[in-house]
Amino acid sequence: MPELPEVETVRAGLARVLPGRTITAAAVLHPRPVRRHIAGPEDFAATLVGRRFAVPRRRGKFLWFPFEDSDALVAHLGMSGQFRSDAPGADLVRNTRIVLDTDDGRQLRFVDQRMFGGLWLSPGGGDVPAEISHVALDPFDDRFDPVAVARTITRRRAGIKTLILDQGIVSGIGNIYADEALWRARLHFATPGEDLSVRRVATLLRHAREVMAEALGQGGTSFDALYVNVNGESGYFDRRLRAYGQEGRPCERCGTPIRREHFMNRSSFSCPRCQPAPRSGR
DNA sequence: CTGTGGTCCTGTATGC
DNA sequence: TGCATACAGGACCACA
Repeated sequence: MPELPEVETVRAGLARVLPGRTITAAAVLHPRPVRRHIAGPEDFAATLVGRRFAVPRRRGKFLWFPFEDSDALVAHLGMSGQFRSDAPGADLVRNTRIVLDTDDGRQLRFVDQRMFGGLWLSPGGGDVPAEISHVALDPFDDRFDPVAVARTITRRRAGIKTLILDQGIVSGIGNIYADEALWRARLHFATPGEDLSVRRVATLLRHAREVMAEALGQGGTSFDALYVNVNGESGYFDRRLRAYGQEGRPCERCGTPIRREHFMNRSSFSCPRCQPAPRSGR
C-alpha cells in the first residue's frame, strides 16, 4: 500500500510483532521481489536466518527493519505490496512472494501482485540504509522543514504536482494525497513551481501533512483487497477523499463537478473552479 | 542539472 | 462467451 499513511500503518503493525523476534527460516517463492542481491534469492534467504529484529523504521514510502547486528532488511511496497503476519498453518494468499518464519511461531509474509515492490538486505543499514539516502525527509519527520522545501520547489519550473511527487524533494506523497493536498490548497497540478510563492508552497506542504495524518487515523485508504494492513484489514479514508477518484461528483466547496485529466501518464482529479489552470501551463 | 517517457508486472473492469 | 483495451496507491533509468 503505497503512500505514506498506508506504509506507516504497516510499519506500526509490524512494530507490534517483530522486535525481539529471530528469523528461523526463510523462503523465496518468487525471485523478482528480491532486489540488489547479487548472490541470488537462495543466498538472500539463507543470510536472513538467525537474525533478530529491532524496531521497524520508515522514511517516505520506504520501510526498513534493522537487525540487532546493524544490518537491515529494506522493503518497498511498490504498487501492490503487503506484509501479513500469519500463523504458519494459515492459507497462503495469492501472490505471496517471500515467507519468513520467526521464533514466536508466526510467519511474516510479503505478498505482491504486480511485483513493483521488493526487499533487500542492506549491510550496515540499520540507521538509514545507504540505498535510500537519496530519499528526502517526509512531512512526518521532526527535521522536515516546509519552508526550506518550499524554497527548493519555487526554484523549479516543473508542475507543482510533479514536484511534490518527487521523492528526492519531499517523500511519502503519492498520487492520491497529492491530489487531496492540491485540492485543499486550491492549486492546479500544472502550476509551475517557480510561479508560486514560498508561503503558498509551504502551506501546500502543511496540507499534505495534515491530510496524510487524517488518513493515518483511518488506517489509510483502501479501494480493494490489494491494500490492507498486516492483519488483512482495509483502511477507511476513501470515504473522506475530496478529489481523488471523485470524477463527476460535486466539489465539496463549490459544487462544480470534479474533473479527471491525464497528467504525466496518471490520472489527476481536481475542481475546475477552485483549482483553475495556470495561464501558460496545461 | 532538469524534465520527460518508457519499463518493470499482474489483475480487474469495461467495451465490442 | 471471447477478446482487446484501459487502468491501477511507484520508482528507476536512459535520453534529450
